[in-house]
Amino acid sequence: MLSETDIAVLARTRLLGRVDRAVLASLVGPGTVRTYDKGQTVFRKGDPARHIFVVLEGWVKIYRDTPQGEEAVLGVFGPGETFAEAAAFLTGVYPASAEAVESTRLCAIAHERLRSEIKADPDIAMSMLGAMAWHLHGMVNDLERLKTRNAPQRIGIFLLEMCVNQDSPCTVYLPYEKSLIAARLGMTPESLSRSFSRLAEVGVRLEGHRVEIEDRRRLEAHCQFESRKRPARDRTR
Amino acid sequence: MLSETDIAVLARTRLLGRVDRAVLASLVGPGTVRTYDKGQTVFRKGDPARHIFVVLEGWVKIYRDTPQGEEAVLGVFGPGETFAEAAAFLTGVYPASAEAVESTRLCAIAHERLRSEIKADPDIAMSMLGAMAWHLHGMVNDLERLKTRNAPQRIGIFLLEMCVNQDSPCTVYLPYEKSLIAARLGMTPESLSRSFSRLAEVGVRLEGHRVEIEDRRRLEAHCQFESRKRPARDRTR
DNA sequence: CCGCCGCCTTGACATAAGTCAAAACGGGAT
DNA sequence: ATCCCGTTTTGACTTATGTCAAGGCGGCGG
Repeated sequence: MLSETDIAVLARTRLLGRVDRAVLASLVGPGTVRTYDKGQTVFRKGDPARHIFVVLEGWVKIYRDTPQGEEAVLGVFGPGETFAEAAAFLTGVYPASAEAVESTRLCAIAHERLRSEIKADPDIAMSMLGAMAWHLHGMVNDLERLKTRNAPQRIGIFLLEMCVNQDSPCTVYLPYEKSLIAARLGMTPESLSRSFSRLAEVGVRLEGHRVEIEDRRRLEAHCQFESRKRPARDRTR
Repeated sequence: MLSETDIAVLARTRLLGRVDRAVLASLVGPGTVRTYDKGQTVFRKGDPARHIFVVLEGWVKIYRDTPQGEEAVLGVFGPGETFAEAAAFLTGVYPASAEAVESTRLCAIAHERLRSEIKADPDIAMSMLGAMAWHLHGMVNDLERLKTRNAPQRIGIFLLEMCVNQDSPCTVYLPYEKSLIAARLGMTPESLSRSFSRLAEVGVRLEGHRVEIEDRRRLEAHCQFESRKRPARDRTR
């Protein structure tokens, strides 16, 4: 089930990038690839947490249902990203739900397998810690933005993060539905829509799912954004 | 410098609770206890990250300065809590600043020491992963609340978390300045103040730093708060 | 005991964002 | 192409929360 390109995706992840092929094969044994249709649930809040997931193709949203029937989107993950790492080290139940937002293929890694691998190989423990630290960092950023940036600025930052190290003018394609982007950024679809039109004033043009950014600098200044570089690989022995 | 009660605090932390005394002593060698006055900086965003901290006494706020000169509070940590774990596994630079909000004593653990300990002992790696998972979980909660709860509800949840497994009516003492609580909860001091008076309607009385909660259930219902120790019952049969 | 200074509260007002409703748009199936 | 349904946009209105400005309260030092 795991194609060559799948392996390549796994090898690009923060979690498994440094694991050598043999160990990787033992972690992601047969029957670990799962496919989901758009809208299908991967797991629900409260389910026993048995797996850690790597997105091979598609997008998955992590969310919580609130008692009023709204839903709070906590993250959206795409190819080469992992999710639900933390659940394996705590209560043993998923603290939020996960749903495929389009046709998606995931690799599910049994966490007891990962745990035993961690005990056997400290480098994997380090990767795991790195992956979790990265997630934590991402949440810190989201939290800060929610607290200190207004809707247009949050959208701008979202766009800028999608086209790091590209020269302006540059073009971005929105990766999933606008209503999901809105939820992801902590606003309503209406607010997203209106904010986009206000971004026209700083050189952002929206046409369907294609966004043109005239001048990155100008947008960065408007959003007070400092780009976050992927840190250099740690080579301590 | 480490008193007996300090050791007891360390032993209660998620990070070091399972580490045995001998190893613990090697981790927290001499000269690792630092004292700070109210308002003193522990580290600044961008400083090289060399230590992980355990709060022995007092309170520390983690924050980021925004370009407008505001400050976004990302967390406030007290006795028995650790912070800056994640920084040790990423860029090597603190991603936010830390400041003592009152007279505080911290234990600073050199992270290379912790890293080598992790490589030597998988149990420590597991504790570390557990501690980071816990933090991640806490951020997820904060993020969700910021997105889906209004100001009075966030305050109510904050209060309820301070008096878990106490019977109502119960009394809570606010642990630090109200303006800091406000920032921590993502609102202004004015908003905190007004929200407190609105909470009177659900049986919350504020007098100085003492808060009386008439009926936990009522407050929980008002905030739509599910306490963590009582997972939702599955009623499907 | 008094006065000062920070912190907190209160008030009046401004505004970003949510809500509800309807119209426009767009992509897939027929 | 045409229809249909789900998504997005637009419009009018409401509301929570932020902002600015005074005033009150309380703890600490003289």
